[in-house]
Amino acid sequence: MTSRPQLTEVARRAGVSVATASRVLSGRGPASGASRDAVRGAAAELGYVAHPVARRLARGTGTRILFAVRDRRPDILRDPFVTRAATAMAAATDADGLGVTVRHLPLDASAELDRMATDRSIAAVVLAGHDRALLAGLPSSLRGRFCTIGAGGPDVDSAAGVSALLRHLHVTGRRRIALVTGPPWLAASRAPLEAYTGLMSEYGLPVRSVAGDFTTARGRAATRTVLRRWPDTDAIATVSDATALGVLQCLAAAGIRVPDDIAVTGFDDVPFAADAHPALTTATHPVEEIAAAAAHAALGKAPAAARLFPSHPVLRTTA
Amino acid sequence: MTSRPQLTEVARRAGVSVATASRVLSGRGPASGASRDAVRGAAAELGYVAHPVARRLARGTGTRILFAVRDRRPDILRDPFVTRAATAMAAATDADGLGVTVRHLPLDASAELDRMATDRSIAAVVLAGHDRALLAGLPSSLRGRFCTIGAGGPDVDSAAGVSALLRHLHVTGRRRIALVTGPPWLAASRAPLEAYTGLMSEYGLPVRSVAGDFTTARGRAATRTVLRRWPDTDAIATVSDATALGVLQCLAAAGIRVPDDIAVTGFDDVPFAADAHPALTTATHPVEEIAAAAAHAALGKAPAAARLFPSHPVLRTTA
DNA sequence: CTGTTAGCGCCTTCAC
DNA sequence: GTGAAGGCGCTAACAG
Repeated sequence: MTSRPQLTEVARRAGVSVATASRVLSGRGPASGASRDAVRGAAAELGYVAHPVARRLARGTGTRILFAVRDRRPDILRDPFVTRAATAMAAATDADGLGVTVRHLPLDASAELDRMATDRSIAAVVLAGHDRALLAGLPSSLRGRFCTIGAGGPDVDSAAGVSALLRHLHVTGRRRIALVTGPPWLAASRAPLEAYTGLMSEYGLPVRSVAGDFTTARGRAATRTVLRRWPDTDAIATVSDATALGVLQCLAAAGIRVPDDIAVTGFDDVPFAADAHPALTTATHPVEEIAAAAAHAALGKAPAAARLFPSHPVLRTTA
Repeated sequence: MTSRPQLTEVARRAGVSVATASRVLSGRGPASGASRDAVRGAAAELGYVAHPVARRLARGTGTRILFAVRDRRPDILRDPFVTRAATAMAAATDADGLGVTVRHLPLDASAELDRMATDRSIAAVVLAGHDRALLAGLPSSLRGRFCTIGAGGPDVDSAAGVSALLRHLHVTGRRRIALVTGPPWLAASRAPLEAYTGLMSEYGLPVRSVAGDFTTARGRAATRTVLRRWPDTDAIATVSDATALGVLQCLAAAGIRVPDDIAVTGFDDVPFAADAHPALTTATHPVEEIAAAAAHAALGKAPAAARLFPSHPVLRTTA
């Protein structure tokens, strides 16, 4: 094959102008059925594929989607959830000729936000770890090419997921259930907590919640707190597998049997939750689908509905 | 602020032509010290930032780097190592205005290879899971914008890493050490195996190797094989943490104590290796650095030397 | 060393 | 519905 065919050749072959060919191939603007067929046919025969970079320059859109993750620590970019979501977005936008880039945002990220608003290489932004203040200060130029995970964007139905695990604990006889929550500064931490308090009150059970932060270390510390304040606790639910592993470690060190004495549940079903010992009961989430949905919504290819994706309990050994 | 300044304005302000301004700002082509200063000054005052997309279109280079991972299974794109490397590449090439995309390659990937060679949106390719046949059939147009992980590109010094762990096992009194290897179809599986056999022969110890494939399930199966064929084994080394977790599971199920009866070592130090119970002794690797090095080499920003990055033993509980 | 002049490949007003 | 022409913003030959 010679060098790649260009739009000019497709147009010539189809017997129309480049303008018409462009309209047909890009699907924007009017075109008669006849010329549409002619152009499509010519493009197919020639194996024409539009040059993604030229197209994006002309259109003024960027070439990459930015996955911005707001967190206290920069090493959030090594977090399994983040890397998995970033990779999924890359796979989901591959066909559009787009790439993905990732960036850590500090809790106060106003400066970074409008730096990204003026970066012409950025087609769209997906933001995780948002809060209200940050969304309020959103540069207007990001309007229409922006999507959050949660807070109006696609997300895990964490309330339903946590509820399902709590119900399982209740059904299996647990009556003094503690919860290690997510970090208080994270808006997404609220839903699971509310689900928990609501369900406990419905069951007539005591509320025993301790603040966590998604880390294993905090899981250990939180467990010590739980055991000290409420020694008769018979189940510890968490909202992250890392936390749950910390809980397991602390319980093991204290000689407490799992699940006999205390049941434990995680959240997210990270790659090694199944391989932990004992195997972690948790909830699994379609991270790839959520990431893809967020990317598509940010690109305006899909309605940015606040769709909640199901969280499925995975019952293994710990509960 | 008005709309973004363009090269024309910078040139006018500096009192030179756009060509000169372009040369200075892009660092390609000659320029006198005087005009260099003038252009730089003008650019700084105006807050000029070149449009990445326009630049890449004019230059004919793409806008994204492709991370292609060759493996039997498509879900290799969920592998912790892959997602971590992909994310690291994204972070490393962010400043260049590039994005990252990921793609799974089947074992026989010749077709995909030249599909990516003709994709004008791709600036460079980083390939993992290569073998000789595939590299031999490399499209020539990829020359100069291609880098492998291993096989001529940056990689973990897995021979040294495995050796260090084996030496540790030997020093701590283990004398019947088995190895669960990587998948035979993967070129990178050879170095650790050779390090193992070499060291065993040096120590005058028996060679006991079983084929693995980086999965937990295979780790369990391999352990059964080891226990059946060589019941007096006192250490099982692996070349992947997932495999090691499988080994731990099988040993626990068999009532064998770790590390008292059998010591176990992993490889890679995945996020939860430290949180496993018992905590996994393994080797840690600078995945982010390796990924960044590969990306830069593929882009021609760094010499594509076959640099080996150190593998550091992390002694925890299992050995 | 510098300026002029075409591109890079496609999109998109604007008249017809 | 269609075509002509002028961008999108920068780079790279080519003279000078």
